[in-house]
Amino acid sequence: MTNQKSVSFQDIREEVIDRIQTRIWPQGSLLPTELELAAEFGCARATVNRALRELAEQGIVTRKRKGGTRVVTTPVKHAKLPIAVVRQTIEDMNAGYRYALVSRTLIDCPAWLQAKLGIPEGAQVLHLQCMHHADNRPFQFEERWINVNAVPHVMDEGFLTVGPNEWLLAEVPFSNAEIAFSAVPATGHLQEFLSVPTGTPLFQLERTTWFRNDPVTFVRMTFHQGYQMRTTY
Amino acid sequence: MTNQKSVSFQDIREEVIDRIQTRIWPQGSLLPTELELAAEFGCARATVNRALRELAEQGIVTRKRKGGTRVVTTPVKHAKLPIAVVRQTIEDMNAGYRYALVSRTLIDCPAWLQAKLGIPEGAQVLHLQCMHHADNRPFQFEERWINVNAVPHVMDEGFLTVGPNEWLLAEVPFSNAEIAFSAVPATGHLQEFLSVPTGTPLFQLERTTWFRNDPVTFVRMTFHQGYQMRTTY
DNA sequence: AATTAAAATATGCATATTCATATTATGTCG
DNA sequence: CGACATAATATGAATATGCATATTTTAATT
Repeated sequence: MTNQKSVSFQDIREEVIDRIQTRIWPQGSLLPTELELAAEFGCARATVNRALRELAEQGIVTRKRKGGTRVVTTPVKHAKLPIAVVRQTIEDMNAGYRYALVSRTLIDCPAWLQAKLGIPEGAQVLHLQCMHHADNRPFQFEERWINVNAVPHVMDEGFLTVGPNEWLLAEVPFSNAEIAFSAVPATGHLQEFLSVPTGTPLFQLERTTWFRNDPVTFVRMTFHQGYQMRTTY
Repeated sequence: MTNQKSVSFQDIREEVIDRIQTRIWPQGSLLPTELELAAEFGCARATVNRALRELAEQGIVTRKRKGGTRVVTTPVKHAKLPIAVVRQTIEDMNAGYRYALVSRTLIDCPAWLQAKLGIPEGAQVLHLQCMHHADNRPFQFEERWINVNAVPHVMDEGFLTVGPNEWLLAEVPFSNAEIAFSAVPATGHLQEFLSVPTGTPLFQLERTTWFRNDPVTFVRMTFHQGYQMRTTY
């Protein structure tokens, strides 16, 4: 009795990558059809389909109905950046997390933010400034504006013990967002709270968040000197 | 004759997201089983499976055999950053691309790089410095070290007209890499080639690349002042 | 030769079925 | 009551099959 082990979609995925890397299927070339590959590997077409579909999602091949599957010529790889709550980022480093509220003010929405969020004139936003510490050393300065019309109970929350990031995550689950990374000089509050000299280059993440097409919040997170955001791909 | 349209996995995915957002299934709660959902939506279990699997890949739910599917409490969303070749990034902005080689030297691998790449002592690396311009304005300064043992024909290439990034992409298809983003001050070559004052904060991307477990190259790409890397998620 | 219509085809997706596997729940025995 | 073996079960995955859909290829027509 031979213990015939079936071919998994992972096997096929690996084999396809291997054939691309070893130039059996050079860049720009057309792969065999799903049916041909299924016959070769001795599996169902659906199994080949899943393997190729995942490779297409990774941007390694492109697929077109009737056109077939092709190795892409100029790959655009997608780096997957896991964006967690600051608390978790810090705890994952085995460091102690500490949160502190700096300021909390209800203001008329400034023009630049009004344009960015696309909210009506005269709207009010809750402006927050907070600090996140790792082992009592400054880790991230957070400046945030929340559209009070989009988040009903936000004015009931003092944000004294829980950060707005975590609070919003629980209140507004699975929103969608737009992110921008950049390098900025330390000025004003930043240099104070992150305790660095004026002009020190700092890594900054800006994010605009929507919930069901309603703009919810804009946040500017500035990290301590020397912070690196890392990932593999 | 009623044209009975079948339920797609996208429909189910959307519906599940909706039920999470509307708190029908609050964070941390257990979803019905695939079988129950299939019965409710009037589709096959495989269709529900695909919908839930994709949501799990997005980090919206967690799944465990026998344990069932659960809405995650502290979502870690993954921002997908498309990392293309500089030329393409610039051309996508409808700007004119220009490449210039600054230096090209074969050197003994410095100790820090040896450690980073994990290559044997006394190995030689090709050190390259290049500039990428958009509409004749400095866009990116690229400093790169290539493991000559891992890339056979690299010494035959002068890199006078084609950048090392594009050359390597064609030569070493679909490698895997490790990326780090950070903010650095403009010093030395950087301030000269990007024409900014000393200490100007600059956005930097460092990447180490392997091909089939062999270290191939380490690159440090520093962008012009004010550059932002953007994405949605 | 150019245009248009029809046939062929590769991928995309849904279904029904089966087996595998991890984990939980249950029950037995000391 | 607790430890351990056993059964139950939800997801994971592969197969065979059928239909849908976007394109390309081919044929027909002007």
